[in-house]
Amino acid sequence: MQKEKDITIYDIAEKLNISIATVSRALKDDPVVSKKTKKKIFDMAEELGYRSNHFARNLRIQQTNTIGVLVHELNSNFITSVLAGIEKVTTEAGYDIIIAHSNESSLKEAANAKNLFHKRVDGLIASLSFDTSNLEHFKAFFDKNIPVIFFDRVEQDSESTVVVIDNAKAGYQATQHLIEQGCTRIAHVTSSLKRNVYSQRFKGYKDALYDHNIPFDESLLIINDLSEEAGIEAARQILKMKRLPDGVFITNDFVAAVCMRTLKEHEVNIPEDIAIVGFNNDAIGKLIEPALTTIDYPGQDMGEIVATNLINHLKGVSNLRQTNTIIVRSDLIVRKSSVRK
Amino acid sequence: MQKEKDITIYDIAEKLNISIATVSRALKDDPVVSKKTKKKIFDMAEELGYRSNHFARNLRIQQTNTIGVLVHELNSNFITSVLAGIEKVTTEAGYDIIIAHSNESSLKEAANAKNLFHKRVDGLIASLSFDTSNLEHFKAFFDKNIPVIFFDRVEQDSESTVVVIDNAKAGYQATQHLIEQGCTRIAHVTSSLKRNVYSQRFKGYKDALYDHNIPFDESLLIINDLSEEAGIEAARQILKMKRLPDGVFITNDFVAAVCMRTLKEHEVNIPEDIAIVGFNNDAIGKLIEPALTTIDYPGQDMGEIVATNLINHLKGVSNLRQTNTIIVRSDLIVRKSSVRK
DNA sequence: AAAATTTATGTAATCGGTTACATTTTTAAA
DNA sequence: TTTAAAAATGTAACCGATTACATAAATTTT
Repeated sequence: MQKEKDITIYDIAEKLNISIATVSRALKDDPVVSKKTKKKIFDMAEELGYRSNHFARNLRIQQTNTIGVLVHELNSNFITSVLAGIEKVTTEAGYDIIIAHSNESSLKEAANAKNLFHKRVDGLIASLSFDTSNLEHFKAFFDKNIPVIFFDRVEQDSESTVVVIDNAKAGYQATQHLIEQGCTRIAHVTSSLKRNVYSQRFKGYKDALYDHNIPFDESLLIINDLSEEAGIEAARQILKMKRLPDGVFITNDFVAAVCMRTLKEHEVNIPEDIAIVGFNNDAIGKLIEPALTTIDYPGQDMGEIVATNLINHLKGVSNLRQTNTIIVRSDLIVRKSSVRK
Repeated sequence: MQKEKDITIYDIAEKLNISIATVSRALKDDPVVSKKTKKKIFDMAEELGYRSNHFARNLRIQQTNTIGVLVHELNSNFITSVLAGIEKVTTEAGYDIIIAHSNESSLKEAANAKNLFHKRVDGLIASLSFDTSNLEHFKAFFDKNIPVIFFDRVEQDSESTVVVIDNAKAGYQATQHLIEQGCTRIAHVTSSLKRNVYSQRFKGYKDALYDHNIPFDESLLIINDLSEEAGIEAARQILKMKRLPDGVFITNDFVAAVCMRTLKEHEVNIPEDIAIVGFNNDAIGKLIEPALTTIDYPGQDMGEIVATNLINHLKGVSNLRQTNTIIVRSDLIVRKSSVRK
């Protein structure tokens, strides 16, 4: 119940009959302290079970050595890879990270941003939630000159540095691949076009159609959230079309998987009747049948890039203001769901 | 580059020509401050863009109002549901949480524990990583009387409160279900039996066999980590058996899915040749073919229960020492992968 | 109107570190 | 041996809040 009193540098100093200044220096391994005294101090610290007080320290030095990471979800391969990348770089650089997730709610995102701000992170890494439409809730960071880098889900016109893949190109590739497989009526299942990733992929889709002389047909565009129901509903919409499409480009593997299952339940052959391409390269893609063609992009690399840039900026090595957009590679992974003989 | 100086209560006090004590009280909405002064102070705080300094506050009151959450992974439905449950309860109670994940490495787990300890969380919620074999790295918490609750992945003989499902019962149910489907040679794919969840499920498996007069056959027990390769390897082992099993109980949906895919690639019919039951009710189960029979357990509830217990303890409402094990319900969800006509 | 209460505000110590500057001790140079 | 320089340690202010206790102002009671 009762928390025991903590050991402080005062306790160590007293026991050893030296000043707290020396203790403080020794614990930071300051070369100015003699090896002999240092040893005594370390030993005593160990013996008493001393732990330094972050709060006192941060209060004094006005720096937390902590980076906030704000993501829109946690349960995807992509995000966990990104986190792994960020962690790798930040731990090496001696920074802590605090992970917060908004669960695709911009309200929660705002609350988290506020919280991280109050926790005084030195910098912020963020991927916007589904329905975030402005950067209002990051204003506090901007005002105080706390660096913020966005990745993947970003605001188009942001002043901040962003790390993304070339979503338009990826969308183009996916669509072109379907066209190369002989598809001429290609549906596109995606989400809010206000979000950069979806609008860019959509642009790529349209560009590919255009370049191959296929007119864009609005009725083949299906927009929804990324839930299971959405996948089912998308399949229903497809099935209701007067003329069935022969290809579908879906901007999310999970939705693609759900959609595919529903289509199959209705006797649609994949890829013969309808070829399907997803997006993200989630684990699921290799397990469903037929295996899902998708766009892969390296989460871990992305995380490392984001973190490295932020930390370099914090250390004054580089200036974020100079780099504005960093593009990470992405690749089309062809599997059975889209390959027609 | 340069972080601007922060506004403190001193700035507000100076501007308003009142004492910092009054400002401090007003900002906490202390009823002792007159409404008039309070308004002035709030307005000025707003105007100057004041934000309270957590570090100064925590240093002074020796309390962080923060709970650490240490999980073994992030990308599973189960864990994210648990987190959602924990978050719901903690935010309501005015606590912050810090999420750390060990990525199934007990080394990282120890590092995270240390970090959370230094961040002075008021309490800790943890699910052990795969290869954690002792609670040594939580000693600091125990010593300082900081409450720790474990959930799901726990140490059997721990003194701490644990929140789990009845893994033995679930294992029994899963196995019994296979037996009821007519299986008599049931393989069991699982992971390190040192980890409570797996040893308990194994116990349930053996008990079910015993109760139905099926002798336990050691050669039908396959133990591995929970990777994709493990799933493939498990399938290979099964295929190599002199007599094919007619049922498999796999303690992880992902591994089950991989295993199933590999079996199917080798012309094994599921469930006719081999019936399969997984564990966890991950999203994947409903998408693969045939859909996977599995054990479902309510992550969100579990999270809420864990958090509620911890917070009640912190608030002194209840004492954790009294409750030692809390069992959460779990259910068998029957899908096609195990149903034989 | 004076005294007694009640209400509002102020003073100053405290939390546990960091660090500029001062002082003491040790070592090297004259 | 004395002096100068270098190395080690100490003193005290500071970071920004909280709060026990003291004091002042407003209100009520006699």
